[in-house]
Amino acid sequence: MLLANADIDNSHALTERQQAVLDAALRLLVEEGDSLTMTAVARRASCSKETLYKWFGDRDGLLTATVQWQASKVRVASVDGRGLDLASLTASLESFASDWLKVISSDTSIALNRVAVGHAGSGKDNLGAVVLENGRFALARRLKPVLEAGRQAGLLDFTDAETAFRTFFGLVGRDVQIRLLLGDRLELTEAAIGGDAVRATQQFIALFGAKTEPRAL
Amino acid sequence: MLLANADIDNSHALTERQQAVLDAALRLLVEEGDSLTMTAVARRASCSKETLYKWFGDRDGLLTATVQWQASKVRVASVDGRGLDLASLTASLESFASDWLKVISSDTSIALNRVAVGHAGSGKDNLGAVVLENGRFALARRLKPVLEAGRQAGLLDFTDAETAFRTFFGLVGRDVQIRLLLGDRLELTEAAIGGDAVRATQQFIALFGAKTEPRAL
DNA sequence: GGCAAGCCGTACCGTACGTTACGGTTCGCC
DNA sequence: GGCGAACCGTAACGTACGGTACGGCTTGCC
Repeated sequence: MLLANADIDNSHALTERQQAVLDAALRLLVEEGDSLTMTAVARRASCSKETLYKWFGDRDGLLTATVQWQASKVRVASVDGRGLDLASLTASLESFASDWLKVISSDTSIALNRVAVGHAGSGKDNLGAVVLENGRFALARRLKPVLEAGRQAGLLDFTDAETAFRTFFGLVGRDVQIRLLLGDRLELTEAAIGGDAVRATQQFIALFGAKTEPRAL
Repeated sequence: MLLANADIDNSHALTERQQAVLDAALRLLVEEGDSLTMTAVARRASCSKETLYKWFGDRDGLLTATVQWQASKVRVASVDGRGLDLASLTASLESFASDWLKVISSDTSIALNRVAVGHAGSGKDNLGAVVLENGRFALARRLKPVLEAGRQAGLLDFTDAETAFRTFFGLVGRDVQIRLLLGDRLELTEAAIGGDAVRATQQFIALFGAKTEPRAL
């Protein structure tokens, strides 16, 4: 499930109007990719270019603000790790997997990642870092406590949470993100995502499930 | 191991000189990303812009030719599937994993993928399809016969080779490619790649290894 | 040698777009 | 009402770059 609002408040001091402008820019970014023009943003947002430059400095500033604005909106739900048994751990992992697949297959995520990848090439700003921080690394921060709790409860067995996380990440995402970014049509229905989430979770538990009985608490 | 030459000959009717020009363009692409200019390519290749346009039509044509030229050079080694036992299967899988990690972590691959991802956004050409076809799908074509052979030999157990392949792909690549594309510094030493290849292979066999004894042939 | 083809280097053209400037309008405040 | 700040819409500026044209050089062929 996607949640508005988050621990890190990136909305800084954005007025309603500024947020509306960034939303317009975001929609345009999804539609036209990195080839959007300042004129187009101004027209779509019904504001003047002068205002865009006053608020965001330059084109890169606008792009960065747009990416951060979206990043502050989309977060993967965090899961409470207490009272954990195998069923609830499985459910949590499936939920994470499902949420993540929904995120990376969304038009918005694809557009943002494309722009960030492009800019990472000409390394003039840190859009890539922003996307990474609010995507892959945010997911890790949310998931690791769950994994640790699973280990504490004797349900999981691993030495390094980072390694375990990365395996889970791979089992869930597989080739989906790179294929979507490269323009492959990949219909991810609700049902397919659910199935993939279950499969990835089963595989993860097959690899990292504790061989012994769960520890009694 | 990376092999020059391949089943699909993409060198079409490229003269030596044309290949040299494309190599220059490729180097520039790695250095400057999608922001390379026709003038820069001409200067680097010591040729005139007129020649570039005569040979490749326009900027997109040059980019496409460059990507295809590189694609025709880099291929993942195919592996003979006969006389298969668990040790040779494991070795094959490790070899595939190691090769793939080397490819996706190379400067050239990163640059090409970045350009292709960017162009997939403004969907004017099919660079994304080219990269996908010579990357992820080429890998699948090479690996699937090995997986099938493993199943025939009673070493592996799966119903769908595509699904098995995608799991392997995920176990090997995990978050590496997206992190690199987004500009994350990720030092992949030879040793780290070797270790990851072994780990991914072990995990894959743990998931898809046949529970029964290998079938006698 | 003469000639044509291919190509290099460079100058040139047109345009798209980032950025700036400015007149006109709204709105809060005194 | 008067005033200033913020902002809209649009026009204008400068530049970078894709694409074209052209003069000169080399090379192979007769």
